[in-house]
Amino acid sequence: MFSIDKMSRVPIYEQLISIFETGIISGEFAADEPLPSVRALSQQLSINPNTLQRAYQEIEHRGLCYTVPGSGRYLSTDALDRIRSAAFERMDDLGSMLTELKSKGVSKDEIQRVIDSVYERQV
Amino acid sequence: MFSIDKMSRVPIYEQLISIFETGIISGEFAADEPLPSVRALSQQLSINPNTLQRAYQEIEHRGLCYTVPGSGRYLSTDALDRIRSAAFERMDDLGSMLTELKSKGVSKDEIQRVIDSVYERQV
Amino acid sequence: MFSIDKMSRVPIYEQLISIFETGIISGEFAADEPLPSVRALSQQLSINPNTLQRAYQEIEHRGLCYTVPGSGRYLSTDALDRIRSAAFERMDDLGSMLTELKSKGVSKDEIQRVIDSVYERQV
Amino acid sequence: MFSIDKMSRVPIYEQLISIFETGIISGEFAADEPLPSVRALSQQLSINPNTLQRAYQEIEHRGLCYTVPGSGRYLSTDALDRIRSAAFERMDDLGSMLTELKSKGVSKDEIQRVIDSVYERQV
DNA sequence: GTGGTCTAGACCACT
DNA sequence: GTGGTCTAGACCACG
Repeated sequence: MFSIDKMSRVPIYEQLISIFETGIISGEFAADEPLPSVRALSQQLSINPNTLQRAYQEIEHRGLCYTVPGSGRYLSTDALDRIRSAAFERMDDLGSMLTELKSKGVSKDEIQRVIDSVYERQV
Repeated sequence: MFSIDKMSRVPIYEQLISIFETGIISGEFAADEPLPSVRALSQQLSINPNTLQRAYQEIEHRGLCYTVPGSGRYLSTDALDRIRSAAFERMDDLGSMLTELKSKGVSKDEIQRVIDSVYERQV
Repeated sequence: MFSIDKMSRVPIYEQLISIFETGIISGEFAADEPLPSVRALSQQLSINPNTLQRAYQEIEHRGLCYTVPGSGRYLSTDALDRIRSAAFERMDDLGSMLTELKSKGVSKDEIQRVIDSVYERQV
Repeated sequence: MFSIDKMSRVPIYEQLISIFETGIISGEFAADEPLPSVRALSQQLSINPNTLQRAYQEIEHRGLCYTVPGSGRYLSTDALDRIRSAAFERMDDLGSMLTELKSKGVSKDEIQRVIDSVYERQV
């Protein structure tokens, strides 16, 4: 589940955030269990603890988890909702990309094909 | 036409590239016509000549223009074609974005609505 | 290994590119090994970091290395292959040069002698 | 005969020099007739007179022609010889290029094929 | 520590 | 006038 691509041009801490979001969506993390500790997980992933620390800070900043001093980090009860509502803010980016593609001559059919393949047969 | 945001996190030279691509698409620049000179435009935009130079280099690298030393930079005759064919390589990015949105609970209908609004009434 | 001629009419950053290509061919740099850092090498060669940066950018553009932000630059695994296939695109230049030499009265034997000396005794 | 490529990255004045050298080799210019005047030829080629002037200066500097004040420029009697002997100085460049191609994995056979095609069937 | 970007200002070659 | 290259030095993001 925790696979990061160090060769990617996407910063590692952002990859970590995505991984956590995906994990939360898939229900991988229980609400009453602490998230992996910085020390343990950074060692497991062979990444710099500071990098993981930064990812956790951002996750916390987004309200997806909270810290109980001396105990650990726990998922917020509304983590899932927050992720979903945050997704809608990215719809603007989608609009921008589509506008750009359209202006460069990409037809609606070609766009549609991509969408259908992602949401394939979602009757 | 030339408005750049120096505070943006997207580099100025990338903004410039986008601006030129847009200008080429809109027919603002004619094929084999000279593009604005580095000195003149950099002064007009209050940016460093080197920054504009870098943007031009990348634009040239993409085959959108060619340089005649001592004379100036000229739009390639096939600039528009190149921009269009390059657009299709971005379809992968669209797929990634859609996959992410889907995993975060965005329904196909909501996606569809955005597409339709961009390509509105494309009968 | 790193000797550049600042007085040469060939730009420093092109000299650097050639040096790296040679180094890659000679196996001086191993795949997925970090290349010298911009700061360190530019200091060692007494050149401006920006100049080396530009050389690295072009090298990266050719797919010979990749960058991990905050970490460093690493040699691509297929760097050698790319250099070799790029060489074949230069065969046209060879043809042009030969055509010019021929038109100026250089005989085939004289050309042949040069080739044989480069590929001496290639039984 | 006089065709220059303004889009080329080869400076126009260098193209002009090559054109004259080719013309001299092919016997296009008679020894007792003046070379085209700067004004006339620059107008015919739609190039800047200064550029042609510079080309003539270089040609003259190479001893291929000489100026008779008030009359015009005339071919040197040994122009052909000078061009041919100058060609041999370019053999070094050929050697460099071959060495580079060899180091990048181009085989002798592939080089040989180019030579044979240029000097085809020169029995 | 690493690379990425930007500015300021200089010098060169070409037209 | 044009573009091409280089230096010096600054600030930022990432690990």
